[in-house]
Amino acid sequence: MFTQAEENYLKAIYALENESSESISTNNIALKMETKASSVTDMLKKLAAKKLVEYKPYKGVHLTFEGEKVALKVIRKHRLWEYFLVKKLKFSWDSVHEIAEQLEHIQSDDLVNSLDAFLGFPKKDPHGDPIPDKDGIVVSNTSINMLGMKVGDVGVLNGVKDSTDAFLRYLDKKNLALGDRIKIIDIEPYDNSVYIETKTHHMSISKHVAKNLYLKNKK
Amino acid sequence: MFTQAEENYLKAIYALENESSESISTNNIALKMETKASSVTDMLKKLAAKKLVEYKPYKGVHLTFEGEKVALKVIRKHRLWEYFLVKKLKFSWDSVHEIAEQLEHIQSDDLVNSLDAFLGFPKKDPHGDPIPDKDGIVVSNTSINMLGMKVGDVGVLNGVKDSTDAFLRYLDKKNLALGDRIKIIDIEPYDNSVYIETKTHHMSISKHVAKNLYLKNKK
DNA sequence: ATATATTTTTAGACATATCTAAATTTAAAT
DNA sequence: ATTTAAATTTAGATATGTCTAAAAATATAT
Ligand SMILES: [Mn+2]
Ligand SMILES: [Mn+2]
Ligand SMILES: [Mn+2]
Ligand SMILES: [Mn+2]
Repeated sequence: MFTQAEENYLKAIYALENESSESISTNNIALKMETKASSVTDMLKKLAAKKLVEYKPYKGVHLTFEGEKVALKVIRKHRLWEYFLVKKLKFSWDSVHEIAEQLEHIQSDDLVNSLDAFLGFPKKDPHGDPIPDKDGIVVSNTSINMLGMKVGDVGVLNGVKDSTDAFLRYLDKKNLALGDRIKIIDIEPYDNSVYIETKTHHMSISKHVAKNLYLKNKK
Repeated sequence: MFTQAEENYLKAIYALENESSESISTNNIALKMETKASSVTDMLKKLAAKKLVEYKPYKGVHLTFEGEKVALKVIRKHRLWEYFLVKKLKFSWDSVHEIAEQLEHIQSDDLVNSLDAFLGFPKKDPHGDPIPDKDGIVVSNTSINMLGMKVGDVGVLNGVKDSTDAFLRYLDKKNLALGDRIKIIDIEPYDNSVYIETKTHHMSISKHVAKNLYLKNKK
């Protein structure tokens, strides 16, 4: 249906639209995709011709309903495969992204839906990101950022903003995993670092790290 | 490492080398790949430059050791994914080939080997074809063709020569499946059709169909 | 042995996707 | 309001993979 390149652009534009509500610029996309602005322009024209994006030269771009549908399908596949790799093939959560980048382009509705059923219709991928369902419906994340929490608050770690291998391995090293119950013991005003308590230990979390952690409030 | 196109050519050449011991011609490949001879020539030059095939213009081509290694890796992936689709995702054996054609190009040794372990190191794919192991070692098929059997012989159906959807669906319709014990009751001299007995019924098999069935001799 | 047919290769074109460098448009600064 | 800077687009090139049509090589027939 669509080429891998087209799918990757749609996915990137979708991500950009969801992380900032401003109009998406050629440079935004080039940066995210590690490519050149001129390449982006070429592709935007192609996607616009296929009615997947609305594109006004010099004025930025946004997904059409159709484009968003395609992006969500790719994201669904990406996250289902990541779940498969971690839960069935015992991959670590920091090693699945690259492989899912390939698997997300396999074209077969039957395959995706059978895989979904085989996995038991999971709601979230190994990084806490929601998995769009068959119809492209994705639950909006109600989690809150650790930076927004107050001393005494309790939550369950259920998502990460940064999904790079480096950050995920840092969490592994610190023995922090999705599902962990975390209590905010203290917030250091000097550097905004957060001192937390888990079931097994205490630790200090830098502001930079706290910014990349999402928790579900426990009351 | 290699492009999908390169891998598909190597796989096709491997298959041709195994179904006839003659030198593989440009036209042979074009026919098998449903492409044009000129396209094949272009690709053969590319593969020869990469030392994956030995190619003498006008004189045909054959795989180098390196080229065979790549082909076997692709075939290993193809058959493991087919096994996965049938055994885990409950696909029918006539519907997996097309999807496996895509999945066989996913690049990750970790993935293939983990999948292999997850599946319990299967020896044969859903069509009875042997699955090359981690090191590219593939057991040669000791099965015999139904056409070579005599009246009174007994065997277990364990492979098909023709793996097209049409043939596989024909076998389903006739209630013939891999693993079935089959006894040769009679061979009709007029049209070489074979009258067989299975655990549950009797039936007549045309010469054309018999040619596409492999059995493991039971004594 | 020469003519004819078949196979294979080459030449040139096209589609996709990417890049560099130059031109253009828009935004920011003086 | 010009000038300068930044962002974006265009022009032209390259790489991959495919095709059609023409040329060249090989095989077959008379
Ligand atoms: Mn990912
Ligand atoms: Mn993920
Ligand atoms: Mn197959
Ligand atoms: Mn098969």
